[in-house]
Amino acid sequence: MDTALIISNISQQVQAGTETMDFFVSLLEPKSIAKKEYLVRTGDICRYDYFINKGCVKVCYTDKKGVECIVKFAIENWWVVDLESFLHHTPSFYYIQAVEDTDLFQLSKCNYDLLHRKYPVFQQFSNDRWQKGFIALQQRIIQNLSLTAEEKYKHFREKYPSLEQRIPQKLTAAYVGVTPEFLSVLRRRWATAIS
Amino acid sequence: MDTALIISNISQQVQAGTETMDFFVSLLEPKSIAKKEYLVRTGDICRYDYFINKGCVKVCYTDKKGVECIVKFAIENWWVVDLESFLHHTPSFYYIQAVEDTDLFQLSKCNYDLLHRKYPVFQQFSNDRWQKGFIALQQRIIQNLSLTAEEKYKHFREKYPSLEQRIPQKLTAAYVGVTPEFLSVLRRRWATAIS
DNA sequence: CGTCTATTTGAATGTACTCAAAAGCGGTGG
DNA sequence: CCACCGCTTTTGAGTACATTCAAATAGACG
Repeated sequence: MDTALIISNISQQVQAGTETMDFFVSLLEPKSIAKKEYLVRTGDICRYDYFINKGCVKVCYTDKKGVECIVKFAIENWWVVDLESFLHHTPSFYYIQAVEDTDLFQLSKCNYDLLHRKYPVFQQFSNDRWQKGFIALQQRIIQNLSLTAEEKYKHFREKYPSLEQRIPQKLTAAYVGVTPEFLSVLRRRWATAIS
Repeated sequence: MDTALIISNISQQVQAGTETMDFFVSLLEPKSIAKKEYLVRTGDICRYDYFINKGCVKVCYTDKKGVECIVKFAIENWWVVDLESFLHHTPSFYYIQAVEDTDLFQLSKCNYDLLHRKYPVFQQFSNDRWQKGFIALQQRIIQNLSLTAEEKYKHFREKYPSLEQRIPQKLTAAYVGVTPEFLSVLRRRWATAIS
């Protein structure tokens, strides 16, 4: 599998020498999964950190009423992991499932730790990553606190440009936090408002 | 001001020698602010990382309708900062204001960077901190996506035990994301349900 | 083509909000 | 010490936004 994307992903964040990058790449395991296959199931321990090279996965949980809620999508050039499970070896609250046929690289916890010990530059990379993730999540909280469903829907389209075309509406609804029926109504309103 | 609490806070996360800790402590600036005073105003650049030794501050923003929304409270033994503003020197979206008379330590961005460069153990400390923060925020998102106002209110009481006694109900409502009127109704229902 | 799932539509319902008014409570000054 | 003022909390009526449930329609895939 082509490592160009993941190398560019790292290089955009930190300065790492060829040797360091070669070592990093040697730790990666390429993997391909079909649509609807799972990377992690609820209750599993999340043993890998994943980088999506092509395709799309969703991070979800099932709420008390049995409804699927989507915490995030990961598409090309995104990293995804259940952090809590990965760090502490605890059963995952989430499941991670492919929305499309997906090519990815996985990095085991063991290699992840090795990498961080051996090359402090990856400490820094991860630090940046969690900081950015933290900022992004904070923004999502704000949206949930003070926006209407329609506004949240618009934000979704800005955050994941063109993803809407790739996935069923049902999944958009599960991410935005509304019922599929109501999302349908919103879209109708939006359409008639334009014309 | 007593440094016992902040030293124990660091020590619980990482192993740091006496010398390291002494250096750390030497970078801290104690500060006391009265109730209603600001640490950061919207549009300011957040130039310090704050550790609350005593008292309580709130991190807020004003939404489009002019309503105050509370992103988090920081009480004794909590760190608080507007991460995005602090890291990138950008105007803060939030304001941070004292809810009670508050004693704190502040660490400037400059000293923060110095500390991280000089002692990698603080790299690790911060890494842990953002990872934990990330996990906590993810849980809050879940709550907003799939819980009713009543359930969110219960979560607030679990997350900040006894804080409810210290602050006006109005602030609880602003954190939970409901109107003060509706929180009042919830409390009435809760009370009558018990008896 | 037939089956299964996704989407649309509409009616009835529920949850939380808005607005307005009254009651409670705390601090301040006379 | 009490009276008053301002702010918080309570209460209720009317409303808006989003859900539930049910049924019809459209699309996808074998």
